[in-house]
Amino acid sequence: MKRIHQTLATCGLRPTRQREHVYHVLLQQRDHPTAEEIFLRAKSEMPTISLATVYNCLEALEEFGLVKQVNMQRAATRYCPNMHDHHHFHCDACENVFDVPVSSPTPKSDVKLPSGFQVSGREVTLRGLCPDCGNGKRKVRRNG
Amino acid sequence: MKRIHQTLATCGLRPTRQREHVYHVLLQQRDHPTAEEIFLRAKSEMPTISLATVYNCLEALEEFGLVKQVNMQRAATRYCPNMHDHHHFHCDACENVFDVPVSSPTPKSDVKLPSGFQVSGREVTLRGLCPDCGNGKRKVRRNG
DNA sequence: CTAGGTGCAAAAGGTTTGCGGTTAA
DNA sequence: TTAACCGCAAACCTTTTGCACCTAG
Repeated sequence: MKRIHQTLATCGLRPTRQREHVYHVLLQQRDHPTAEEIFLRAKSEMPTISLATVYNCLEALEEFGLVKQVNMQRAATRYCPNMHDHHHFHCDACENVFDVPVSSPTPKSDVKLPSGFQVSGREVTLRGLCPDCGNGKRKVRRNG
Repeated sequence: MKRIHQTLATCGLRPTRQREHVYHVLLQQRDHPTAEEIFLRAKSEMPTISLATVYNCLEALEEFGLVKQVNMQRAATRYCPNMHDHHHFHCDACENVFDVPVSSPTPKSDVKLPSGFQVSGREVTLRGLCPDCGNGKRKVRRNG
């Protein structure tokens, strides 16, 4: 928790209790919770925190490069504190989101961008069934 | 337009005037309009069509594999009638979305998926500046 | 001390839904 | 003929905003 405080300060982000707590909640579980889910988890240990504050904190954390947004089809934005180069896998059944490591560090070679485009970011999302849902087990709802 | 009728029928999708028109509107311009934009364009030639119907039509077209959704960060879903394997480029300035051809047909080789995952789809989105916005020209708002 | 953050409640999009009337096969 | 679709309006969900109070530096 002291580390989190340090991390925020180092980024130039004013380390408030709420921001530290929201970031802490994100680091605690390796899933990709929605703002609402983050709010509920944060609230359990900090009852006075509001949803709007969670959104504010997430926006600040994103701006300072500590979390990334993950957007799925027609679903609420999810947040990911893993800033290493990786892809995402979205299970169509349980809607959990998993990190997928990449072997080579961003092989941009497979795209033919017409000249003039300046690329600053790249996002890869895979869809399908995760091991639990593919094995015929019942659909597991995210979070808990 | 007769072709569109045929296409819908061939897919097993009941070809109604509204669906044909929505699909027609999507094919007419090579951009990636939002539902609202599609609604406005459709309305100009079919004044009685409603936004809900546009959503219904888009949902049906998507279900039958004629269009794909393209989701950007915190923005309205956009729709793309190009069903060939391709990526998307999202301009951070003007927010236009461009299709990006891929050289090799889906090189899945660069991801290390843990066993048990069944992949059914893959979506790649690049972000940055398009030629117009990168060249210092003023930001061009999408559509018109 | 003060710029910026927080909590609250209300509003603003974007999308979905319920229902009576309509239409394509 | 009839199951599916359409138009309308209202609901719904996620996210943003305005404002008074508070807090970290």
